[in-house]
Amino acid sequence: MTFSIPIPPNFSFQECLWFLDRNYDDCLHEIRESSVRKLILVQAIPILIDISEKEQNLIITILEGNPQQQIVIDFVKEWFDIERDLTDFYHLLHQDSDLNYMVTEYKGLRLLGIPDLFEALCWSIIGQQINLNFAYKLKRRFTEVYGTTFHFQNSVYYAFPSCEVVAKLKVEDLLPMQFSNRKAEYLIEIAKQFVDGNISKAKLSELSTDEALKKLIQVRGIGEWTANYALMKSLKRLECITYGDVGLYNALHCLKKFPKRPSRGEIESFFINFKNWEAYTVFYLWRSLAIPQ
DNA sequence: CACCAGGTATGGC
DNA sequence: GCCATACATGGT
Repeated sequence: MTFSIPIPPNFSFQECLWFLDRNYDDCLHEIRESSVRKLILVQAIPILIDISEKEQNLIITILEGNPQQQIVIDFVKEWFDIERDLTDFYHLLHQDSDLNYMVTEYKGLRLLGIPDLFEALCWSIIGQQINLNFAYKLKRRFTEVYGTTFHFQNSVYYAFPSCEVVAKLKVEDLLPMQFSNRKAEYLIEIAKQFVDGNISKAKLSELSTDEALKKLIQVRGIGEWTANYALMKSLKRLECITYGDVGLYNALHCLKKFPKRPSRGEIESFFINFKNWEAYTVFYLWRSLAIPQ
């Protein structure tokens, strides 16, 4: 089964693939020569999709499963943030003498999302305060054991573990994978909050961004950085800024916006010029840190 | 052997 | 509210 999505202005499939392929060993998608494959769960049923590009269309091929077409289209649109109009963002970038190169260099790069809120929160917990290579290793070990596995044409595809599975784990289950005690506690506690229904994407969607941040930060293990990261990547709340983010600070420092690591106040004043596009600005700043291939 | 990595909780003032 | 510190572990 194959269908297509028209490619809008200011969308570059290649830029998006580039970001997904940043030299990290991400177990949740597979970059091929000119396509990306991903296992998604639709009501717990594994669906394997392949996304490529042809003549101003994204081509989606269902390699396994028989899902409703619209569900898959909606997933891809959300993952690649396809329906966003970037005109205003590029206008703002253009006005910044240190960042305006991004309009041409990264043109068409979209904020790649993590549509599953539980996965987004877990991933940001895993990534706290450790280097990204190790974080991807932890995610892979965790997913290989507790996630959904699907074999197809000599490759293995994975979907992130469900909250139901994680909520039943004990800290000791995760320690051999080299999770710290704290990370293990945090992940299990967050899973329980999802199982109990205290947190869900639907619930947070009803809240303002400030309310959603407060709600998330009440959970042990979720601080300001994690809450903003999750809302940015999962709910696409574009006004989120990952305060406390070392990567963000380094990016701003490297672009000579600040002679040393900026304070919170300096960050706030920097973002005044990117009102309503803060998350996209953060995302492009992260992009600027990536090592050129 | 230090110091850092896409932080957070905790306790002291 | 703002600061220091512990937390764990791999990479450089």
